[in-house]
Amino acid sequence: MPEIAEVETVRNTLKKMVLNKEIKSVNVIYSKMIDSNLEEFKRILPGKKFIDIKRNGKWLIFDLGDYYLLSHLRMEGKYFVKNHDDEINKHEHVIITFTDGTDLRYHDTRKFGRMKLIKKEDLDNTPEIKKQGIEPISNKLTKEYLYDKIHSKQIPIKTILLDQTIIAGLGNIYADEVLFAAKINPLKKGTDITMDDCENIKNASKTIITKAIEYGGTTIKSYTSSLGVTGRFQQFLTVHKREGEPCPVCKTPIVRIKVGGRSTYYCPKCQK
DNA sequence: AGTGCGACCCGAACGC
DNA sequence: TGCGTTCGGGTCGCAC
Repeated sequence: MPEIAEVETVRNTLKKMVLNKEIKSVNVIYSKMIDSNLEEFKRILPGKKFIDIKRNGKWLIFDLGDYYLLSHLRMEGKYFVKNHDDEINKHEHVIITFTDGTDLRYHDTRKFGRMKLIKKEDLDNTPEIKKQGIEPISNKLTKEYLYDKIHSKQIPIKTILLDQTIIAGLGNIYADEVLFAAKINPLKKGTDITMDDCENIKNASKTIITKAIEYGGTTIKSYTSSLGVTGRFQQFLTVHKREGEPCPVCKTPIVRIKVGGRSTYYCPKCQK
């Protein structure tokens, strides 16, 4: 599942492959993927170019000059660059064809991803973007900000870390990793979180996400057939998907529980 | 408002 | 060539 580090890797890779190529046509095979007006989507894109690709939380933001194309990969969304003549895979749902004969193809086995075309001036008023919280790598992420957002909530800290309106970009993998590094039990209620906890969450988020971005993320395997980007952060995961394995600090077996319906991995000794 | 939960999807894992 | 059922996971929308 692409989280902030994975989306950043996709952004950097796509910038090398599709920037400033003129769009010739658009083929929307699965129309529910488009959250804005479909006819406008198909009409506006041809003739334009992606002049930049930005990111906000887990949202990719393709800059078309006077419009933005927003793209959320959700669980399994991927982009491929292929030749227009290549056979269309059954999981390719949106195909953007360039005048040079190549395609940018959106591939999503679960069909959970979404795209949305908006006018540039509407970005800050677009709900999906407007409600994004502060990113882990931002200097605006302080322990005071976190304490203010967290301390009155009755729900588990793990669930709070997945709330994109507080910290933007953390997903299930990095939330587990942040809580292990911060030595906080995932079930600890927001109301019991201290200012010291917030300092530890802030520091762990910055350290882990910075390193995950440096290593290209965790879950990305081969994201274009021609480029083969591989996320190399999985070697640094301490608890996530490691049920039964020894804690890297104290050797206690890692436990898997459900928190807010999500698989959650932690060390019962280090994270009291 | 805050919180909980089903729905959206379908490949993989599981049970028999 | 086994087949039917369950699970998972980011986000939204609805219920309370």
